[in-house]
Amino acid sequence: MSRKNNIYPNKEGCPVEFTLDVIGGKWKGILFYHMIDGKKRFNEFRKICPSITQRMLTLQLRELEADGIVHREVYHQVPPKVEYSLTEFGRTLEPIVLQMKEWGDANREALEARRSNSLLKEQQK
Amino acid sequence: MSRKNNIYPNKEGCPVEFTLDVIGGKWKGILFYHMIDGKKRFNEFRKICPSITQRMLTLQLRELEADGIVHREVYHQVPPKVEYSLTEFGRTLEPIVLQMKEWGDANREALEARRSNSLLKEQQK
DNA sequence: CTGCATCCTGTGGGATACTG
DNA sequence: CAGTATCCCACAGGATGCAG
Repeated sequence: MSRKNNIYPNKEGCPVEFTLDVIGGKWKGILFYHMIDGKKRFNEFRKICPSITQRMLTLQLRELEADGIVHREVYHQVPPKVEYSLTEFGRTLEPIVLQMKEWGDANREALEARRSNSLLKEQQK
Repeated sequence: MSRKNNIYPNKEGCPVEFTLDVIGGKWKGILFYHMIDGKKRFNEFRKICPSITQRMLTLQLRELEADGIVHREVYHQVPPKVEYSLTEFGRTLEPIVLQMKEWGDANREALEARRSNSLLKEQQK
């Protein structure tokens, strides 16, 4: 997902992979989703997903920012305050993310059952 | 992306992340996309994306199969022949993948320009 | 509060060789 | 043709500490 050392990724030029490179990062989906209904602050994200580390939160937000998906508004005050919001460009991804949410809602339960099932089979060997 | 050692991933239960876990693997998008217009054989995939290794191709296809997204049809003959196709369940992801393709087509050029631009700035420091 | 720097570990994933 | 099996290491990503 990092691309610094990967100036010409996706040699085959697959547009699907390209989109996934933008939004498919480990936490980008959930971060994006929670910005749909408005700007969020750094620690709000931490509350939403407690298992993300500070480091990863920063990194993922910075990648989204570098791709022009999110806007980072810094308030120079004490204590500092930073707000993240979707850019107009980022909004063009909104329908895709919303569809992913719907699909996830509709299918997670069934799929998790299937997964733990195949796990059982593996362990029975 | 691997889930074997991760029975309860996505503790926060974010459906977006869940969908990404299913289709967001490094090669799953492109593999899925090329199955939309019909079944594909192992080596067809290798021609489509020459930079994927056999190992990764196998692993990614197996995960898609384990999630019930693709069907794996084995013909017991010499030489062997295996065909991969989308299941009915897998087809429910089709609109999402197609949208990702469209978005990628529409925005890749601009985004790659932006990326190499920020790379230049970094190097000038 | 919102980060960045550093260190360290686990593992994703490449290269290569072998097989039904 | 369509895979396994091994080896191996770069890098993703966690933990911790410091800073504006």
